[in-house]
Amino acid sequence: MTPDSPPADGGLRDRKKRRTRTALATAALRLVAEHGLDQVTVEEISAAADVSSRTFFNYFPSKDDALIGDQAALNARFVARLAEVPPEVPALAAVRAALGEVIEELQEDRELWLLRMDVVTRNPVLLPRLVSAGAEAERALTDVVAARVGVPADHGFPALLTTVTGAAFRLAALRWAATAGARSLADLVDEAFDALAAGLPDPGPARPSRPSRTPS
Amino acid sequence: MTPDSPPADGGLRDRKKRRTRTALATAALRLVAEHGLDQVTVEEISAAADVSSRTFFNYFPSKDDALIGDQAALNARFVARLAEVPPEVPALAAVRAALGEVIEELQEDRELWLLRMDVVTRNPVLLPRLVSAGAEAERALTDVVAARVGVPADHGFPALLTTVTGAAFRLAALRWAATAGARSLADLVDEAFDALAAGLPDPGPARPSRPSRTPS
DNA sequence: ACGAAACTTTGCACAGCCTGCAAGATCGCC
DNA sequence: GGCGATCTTGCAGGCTGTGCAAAGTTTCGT
Repeated sequence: MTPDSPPADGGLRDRKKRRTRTALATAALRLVAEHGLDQVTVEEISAAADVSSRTFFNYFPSKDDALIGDQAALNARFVARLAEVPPEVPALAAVRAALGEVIEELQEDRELWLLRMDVVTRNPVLLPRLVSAGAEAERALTDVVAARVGVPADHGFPALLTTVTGAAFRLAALRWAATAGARSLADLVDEAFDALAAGLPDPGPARPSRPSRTPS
Repeated sequence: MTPDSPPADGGLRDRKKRRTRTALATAALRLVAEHGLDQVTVEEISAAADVSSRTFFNYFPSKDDALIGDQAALNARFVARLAEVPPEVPALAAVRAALGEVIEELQEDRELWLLRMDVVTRNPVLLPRLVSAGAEAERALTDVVAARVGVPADHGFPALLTTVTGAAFRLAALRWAATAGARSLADLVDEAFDALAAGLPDPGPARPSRPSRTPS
């Protein structure tokens, strides 16, 4: 009678796996946030999640990977969104649009990501692993961009666009965490992309649109 | 007391140290280029340089550091050059100008750097360690830029400029090595910075300034 | 419900990276 | 030659990460 339970998603086994995975990830973030990356061992993280340290490495290939989250999946979804943007939109604007949906995903786990970015800020070794975590993801991205603007794959533009926008987005995310989310991530990303689209001109000390309050 | 320098340069001891250092670095590059990063141990590198593996770690804090060269020193010289550029030059152009002198330094060890970039390309784990190797150097750079354009240190522009130009330069260096130096590094850097200054517009299949040979 | 099959967890052994410490070798200088 | 500073080396040890096989758990067919 019992509705033949679909094993793929609702299965007990998968729920357990997901629970341990998040338990390990959150324990890692919490401990590293408190004590620093070098002061936390895999054994301590595993103990906090009630599994053996060997099991830790069944879930994450390295200590770092437990901290940064699944950048590859995020990147894959980003590529998919990018492919959906109408092809007549210029590449830079298309990337910004596709990022908009990634930003929404981050907002859904706001606290987690703020903590994560805080950990990364205080342990800069992790910084390079954010956005474009691997050469593979990076190349998939450049391929999509190359196809979009219609240039050969060995042209410099696609690679330049992806690496530069990746850097800009990562920086925006760090600034977002630095202010504990006071300014919205979307705002900070917009600001960075506006500067990029404008050719990175010097910002005047006095802003034209709104005068600063610097005395005389 | 003797304020006159310890024989910093001509002494036998310093010559020996320099020789060991370059022996370790070149042995590391040669071995890793041939067998791959994971297939080469510190012990093998040390043996190739005729020192103990313990001595290796007296020269380099990690295996990676023997491969990437002294990015910190390079970065420091870059900051110095940047400070010498007249302050009325816009920041992006100033960075490009200062990079010109860095490029000349790389040209002086052309073969070494080509090999190094080749190794980095084939072992992408090393990629993040090029340019802006540390948070410290990065911050020194942003401080100089902030002072140059006259904005507070927490403004987003200086950090954005340094991280973006760093990414662009790194990419240019990789492309340089990918073609074994067929196109000059200066050319590739110019191309990237032109695109940045123009706001990263889509490169049309037909170029406006110089008509391409595409028919019709 | 029972048991086989598939999967997960765990312990163990082991290679490799990296660090602190102390002894010994080498170099600079008088 | 001899003293002090510096460099090299071996040793012990902790941590990361991997392969393997035993033990435990879930799934599925009958």
